[in-house]
Amino acid sequence: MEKEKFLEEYRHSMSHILAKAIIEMFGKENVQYAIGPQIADGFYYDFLLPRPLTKEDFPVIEAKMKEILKRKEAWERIEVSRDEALKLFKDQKFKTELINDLPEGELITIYKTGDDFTDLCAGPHIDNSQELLSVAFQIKSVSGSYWRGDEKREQLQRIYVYAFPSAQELKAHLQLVKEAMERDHKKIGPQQDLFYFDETAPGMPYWLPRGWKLFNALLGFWREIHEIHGYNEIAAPQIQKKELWVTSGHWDHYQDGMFILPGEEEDGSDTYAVKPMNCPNSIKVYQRKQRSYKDLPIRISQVDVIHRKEKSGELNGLFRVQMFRQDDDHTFLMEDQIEAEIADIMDITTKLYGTFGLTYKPELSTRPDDYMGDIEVWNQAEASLKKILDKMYGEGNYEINEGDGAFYGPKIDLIMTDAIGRQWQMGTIQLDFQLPLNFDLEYIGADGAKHRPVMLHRALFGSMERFIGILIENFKGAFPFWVSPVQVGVVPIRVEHNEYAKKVCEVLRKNGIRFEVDYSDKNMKEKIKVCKNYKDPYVIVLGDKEAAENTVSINIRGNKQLNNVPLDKFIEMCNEMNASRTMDLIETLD
RNA sequence: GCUGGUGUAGCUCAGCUGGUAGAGCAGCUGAUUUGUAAUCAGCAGGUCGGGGGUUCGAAUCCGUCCACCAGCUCCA
Repeated sequence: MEKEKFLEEYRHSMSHILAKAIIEMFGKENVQYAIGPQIADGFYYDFLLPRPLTKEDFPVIEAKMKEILKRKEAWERIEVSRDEALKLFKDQKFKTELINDLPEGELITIYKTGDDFTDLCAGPHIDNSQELLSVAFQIKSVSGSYWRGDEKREQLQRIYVYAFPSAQELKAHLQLVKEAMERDHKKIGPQQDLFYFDETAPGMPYWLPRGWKLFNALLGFWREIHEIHGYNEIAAPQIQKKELWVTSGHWDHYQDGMFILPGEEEDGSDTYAVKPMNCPNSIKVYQRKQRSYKDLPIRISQVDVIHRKEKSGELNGLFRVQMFRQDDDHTFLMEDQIEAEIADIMDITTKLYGTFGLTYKPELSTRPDDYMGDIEVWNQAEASLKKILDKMYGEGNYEINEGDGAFYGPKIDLIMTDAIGRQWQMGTIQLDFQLPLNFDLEYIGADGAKHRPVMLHRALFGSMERFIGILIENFKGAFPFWVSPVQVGVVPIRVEHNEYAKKVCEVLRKNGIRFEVDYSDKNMKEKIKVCKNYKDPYVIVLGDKEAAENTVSINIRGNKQLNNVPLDKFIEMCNEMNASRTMDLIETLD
């Protein structure tokens, strides 16, 4: 805890040093400085500068910062009145705005570093720059950012800096960053022939044969669990008439996110839109029959392709695409069933993520500005979600993102932490009282009267695409056996061993084990190399000895070897891993 | 959409201040028949992201569009 506090304090203090350096470089009259908080691996500071910074500026800025630190200037904390503060920062428009926004009566503090630099800041800070002399720092990057995160306001230059207590820790972090880059699914995916993007379809992945095998293995697992939990999967139309989207509210609240197919009619009655969400399909299926309270909850799931139009700079490999498949479901239920249903969903989630050794935490997102429906209904929905989270995780043990909900209801987002500690927003569970109203949904209650069901939208992987992107990075392309695109690479040593190889492949096929075999007359080393580059879990080598004894020699990912394993035994190993969906690759017999 | 950057063969990259493109790997062909991650030789492969402009001449300079990358904003 002590160390954490120190980390925050010196990173934050370093951001003031950066601001001072920039001002000395460009001249005070040419710099508008905004804010400079500490972040997970260092700090940043936002500036309005006369010219864009480039990489060539980095060493110059770093040198300037070091020079300033060596002056060993004292830091002074001063309490000032609002008027004094406004006078001090009269030439700094961002600071002036911040001061004016401070609530009446709030204590205003400034920090002086040396004689010439003053920053508005609540602190706390160090007492003298010399305390920062041992800090290891390095400029990470510079990029655009909006003042106060508002895209309608000035765009500033944000300088990101890595900062750690020691050179070793900085080095270790840079290593971690490098490793993260090596794990980049945008590189590994095309390398391993899993997927690729073509310029003619931005943000719309082509799933290649290997990637599609992985995709289907993952989906098979998902279907198996959901079948057990009483889900019913459907498939539905890709495009539907505008009329449907008007009813659902997407036309008013989500039009910018939809690919629209205009028709001939002036009134738009034959305008279609490609679906960005599955909910209206599930609703149509629900409405097809009269429903009784005895039928609820009714869980209608779908993994149909959906399309969402994104602004151009927002695409990012599989993490952010324009065409994807959610592991989606819409559950129709009564209000008193919500809590049990969400508990069941959390149970499924734990199983899904746990299989990959991933952990998650929930976050609650509440009513956005652009909300649909009655505020009372919203309050009620938010209250029930809070109640559930309080019960499951304890009050205050989860984050609340005010205003981040969907336009039709509040939601619980599932934030997942991967193998190297990065966090991703994956699944989402959304409570919805609006669509049942818009579509006039009903069920017959025990009293024989009509009642309105509640709707629950949920996707646990979030999207198959994003989740697979995470898996690629998490496992660095070396997947658990059961989900591997190709589980066994088959290498006959010479063409005369092809006949035995065919026999072995037949057995693999019968057991549903995914394999790839190379019958060509290339030498075995080349054949093995290809499998290794794909990170196939097992490569089996078949020659005279194996054919004679009905065995296989296994080259295991990581290069351990198991020679002359009886074929039956090998099949048993594979079947066992497929059945248990273990993350561990069996590397020894017995 | 915004800021900054990138775009040369399937992949990784050379190509200096303008003089119509080069390597390694992959591919193909042939030889080799090999016991666990690169056998040898030969061949083929590029409207230098697209379409404009400047110039006697553009991969190289200028504007524009497209795609991608790092962020911001937005999001599964």
